[in-house]
Amino acid sequence: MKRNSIPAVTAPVRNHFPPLNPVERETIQLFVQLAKVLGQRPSFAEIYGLLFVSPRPLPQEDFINRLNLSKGSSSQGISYLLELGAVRTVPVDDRRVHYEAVAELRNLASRFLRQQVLANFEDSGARLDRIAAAAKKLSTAEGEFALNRVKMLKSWSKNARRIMPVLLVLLGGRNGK
Amino acid sequence: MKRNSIPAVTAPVRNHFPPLNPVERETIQLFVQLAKVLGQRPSFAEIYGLLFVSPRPLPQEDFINRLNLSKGSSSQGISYLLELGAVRTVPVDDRRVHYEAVAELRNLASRFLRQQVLANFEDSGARLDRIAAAAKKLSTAEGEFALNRVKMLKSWSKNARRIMPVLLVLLGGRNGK
DNA sequence: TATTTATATCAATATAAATTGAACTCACCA
DNA sequence: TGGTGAGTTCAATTTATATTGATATAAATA
Repeated sequence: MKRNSIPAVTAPVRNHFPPLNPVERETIQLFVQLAKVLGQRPSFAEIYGLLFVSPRPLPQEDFINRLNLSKGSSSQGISYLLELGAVRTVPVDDRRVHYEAVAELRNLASRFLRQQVLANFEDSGARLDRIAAAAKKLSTAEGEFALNRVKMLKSWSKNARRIMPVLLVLLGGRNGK
Repeated sequence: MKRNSIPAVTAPVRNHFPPLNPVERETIQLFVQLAKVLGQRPSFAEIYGLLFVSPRPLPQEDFINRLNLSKGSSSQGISYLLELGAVRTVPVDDRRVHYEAVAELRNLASRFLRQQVLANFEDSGARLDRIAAAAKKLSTAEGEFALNRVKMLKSWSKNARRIMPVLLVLLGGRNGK
């Protein structure tokens, strides 16, 4: 799609990177806002947002130019999103890798819960055992109270674990897409 | 409760503030870690953690001395936790206000969800409408895709709202304490 | 009423987190 | 086989967030 007769005054540009239109801007903002609640980086949310509104897969070049990100941020962001399963690669006849958003809520939520939330509960279990052990060495009154608290925390954690699968069903069951 | 015969060599100290014992230290750390996931400030989590393990209500002086917090942090922390409903005041025969942790998971979770999470969903509804309006102005192909995405986001948001009450029941129902 | 004590506020500062960009690797192909 | 473009890595920098502490206020005591 090259222009053939007009002399190239400016440097030859392979692609054109128009500024974000209102739909893109607002959608990206939506994800940035959500990311804040979930403790995710804004730049990563921007990348996901752009892919989410884009009707076709995009290479990193687009993140860099249209979102004004550095190469570094773009690369880190994409590798994080791939790892999380929020983004996938799409085969394209191009040297560059193209990406698209994984937009199934159930997938996103389950991976997020597993990787970001559940991982945290794992090692809190070990800590709870340590606390219980230490509590047994305290004076009876103080130790008893502490043991009670540990019991309470364990029940919280059990609750949280019990809820996960229910959550996923609620998110996924035929309305998830 | 003043000493009457022993000359005060050091400045008169009303209370004694021992360093945190292992149970206290670990419990506080547990809450600090959880706070990180939920996007809450470490110093506030420390205050909550100390109150959570403490068998009796504490005044701010204890946060300041035992947690090495500044007066400012202590004051901000307590007012935040009160506002959130994670802490309550307890009437004590003392000039200072004493606090205790609200330790019912159901209360904590519901207030947190309402104040921190749901509040965010509110204005995302308005944003979605703006996006839909802007999408209608785009070229048919692009706009159609965008409208589709908006529909998807709306269904996500509906799902999230639907899930809240279920979550609370699961957290609260007789195992919540 | 003056003084001491508890608590609140908020600009200044310290700390932590996100982002950048220079230096690298790797694959392709002229 | 050396030049080019795509992508990665990570120390340095920027930006954002949390914490402090000086100053203000208000309530309790003397």
